[in-house]
Amino acid sequence: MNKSETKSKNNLHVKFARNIGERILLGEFVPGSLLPNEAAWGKAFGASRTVVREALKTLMAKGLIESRPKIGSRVLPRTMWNILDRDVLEWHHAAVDRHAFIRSTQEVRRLVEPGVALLAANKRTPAQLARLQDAFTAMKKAKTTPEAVEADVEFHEALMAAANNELLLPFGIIIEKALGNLFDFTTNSNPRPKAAIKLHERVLLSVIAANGAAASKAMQLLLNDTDELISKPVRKTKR
Amino acid sequence: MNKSETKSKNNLHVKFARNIGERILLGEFVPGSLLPNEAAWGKAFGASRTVVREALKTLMAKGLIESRPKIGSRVLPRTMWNILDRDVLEWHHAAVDRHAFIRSTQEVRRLVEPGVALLAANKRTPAQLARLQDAFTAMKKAKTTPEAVEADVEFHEALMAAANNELLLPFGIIIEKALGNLFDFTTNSNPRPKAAIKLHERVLLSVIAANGAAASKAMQLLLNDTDELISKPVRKTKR
DNA sequence: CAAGTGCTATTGTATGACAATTAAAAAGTG
DNA sequence: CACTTTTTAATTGTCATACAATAGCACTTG
Repeated sequence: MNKSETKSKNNLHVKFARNIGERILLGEFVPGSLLPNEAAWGKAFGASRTVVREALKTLMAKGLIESRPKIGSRVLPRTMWNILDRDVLEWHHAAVDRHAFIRSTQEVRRLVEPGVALLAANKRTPAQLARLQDAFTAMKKAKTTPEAVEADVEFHEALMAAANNELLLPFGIIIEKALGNLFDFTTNSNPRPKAAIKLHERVLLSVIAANGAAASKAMQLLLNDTDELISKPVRKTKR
Repeated sequence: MNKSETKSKNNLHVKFARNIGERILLGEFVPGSLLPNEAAWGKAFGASRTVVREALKTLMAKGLIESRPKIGSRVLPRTMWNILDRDVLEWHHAAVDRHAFIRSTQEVRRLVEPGVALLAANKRTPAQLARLQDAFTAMKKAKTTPEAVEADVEFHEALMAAANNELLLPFGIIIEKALGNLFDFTTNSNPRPKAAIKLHERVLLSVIAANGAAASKAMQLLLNDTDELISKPVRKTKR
């Protein structure tokens, strides 16, 4: 996402974790089955067992696999997977149908974001309010698509932070992915028309007014708008 | 949670990851600060750099730290933390005030579970319905607290599975922790009085009837009941 | 046939070496 | 002196090798 993030981590264990992780998400290795052993991976990648082990530790930490001596590494059931992990979601994204994925994210947003808006309206601190204001200003000023996406994501994350419940933060990832996908479908330089800005403003004003019910309602309207955008016939993206 | 889980993983890198992870969650190492370097950890633990690195990889995978050559390992801002990760939540739990934590989990449940119940009512498959039924039966039959907790968790996880949105699954962990905490406060052998069973039944029946609105409403009532349980004066647990 | 007993494949841990990265210090330059 | 370039050094990244611990499986034995 960030400018200098394009190269991303090029460490071997990171690449291997991504490689194996994507293949698990794609279903090449199904839950319950055994992965090749560490030595085999090392040979396949032309790398040492050390880095392979570090890659596998990463996958273990994300709940994708478990390892035991004499047995090997086994893919865990999907319920164990940390799907809200940034990397896992990335790999998942590469694996599933694009539209189904967008629908899923939108469904989750509908569950969570109105409530988040309500909490934010009731509990936000002045500093959190300022951050939300700044994000909104940035949205209005955005000229290019990346700028618009960044500001939009920031708006929703600021709102989430203002809800003052740390357990909600992992959702930021979903919003990030959801909005990123959304704007992949648009080409015009500023993909946020006046109507969308207005909808965001309504959320902002409700939060400023500490009116939880209004904030929740405003967020629902905003999501309705997004749904419409999604349901429109869209071009396939390149990449 | 499981019976044979008491010993848990006793691998060195797992223990070290837990040790360092807990200390980060406790605030001994604050976001932005540098951890001791790998050699120092090795000396401190009396172990090889290999296992220390594997422990750090685990923490990296959970978004707690990042490492760079010549710099060391730096604690990431809390927004990067994978708080919905099973381990991180465990460490977090050890770090924060018990009551505040319960309130947070309950807040999240209020956001998510009514919506989950609605989705489940609309989208459940017969197999998913059967699982939910079984969980309910187990709840009624439960005689001891652990049995009751297990069945209760299973009920809510079955419901979540029935919503058919994989992005919701990580919430199971919150529910697990929330209910576990809840029953820590009770001593009687069967801590689910008839009223609570009735409330679960109402959710179940609404889901069976494919009545989303009713399911959502029933879940809200169930959560109200839980809130009451929480607000009652409680004993401090031992441990 | 049943219960234990050793075999062996696989992960877990240790050690030591060198490569790659990069912040910070040192040296050069106008 | 200010500013750029080069060098240094601390730290993580990768490699190779060896041995320990675990646990499924075949085999032995009563």
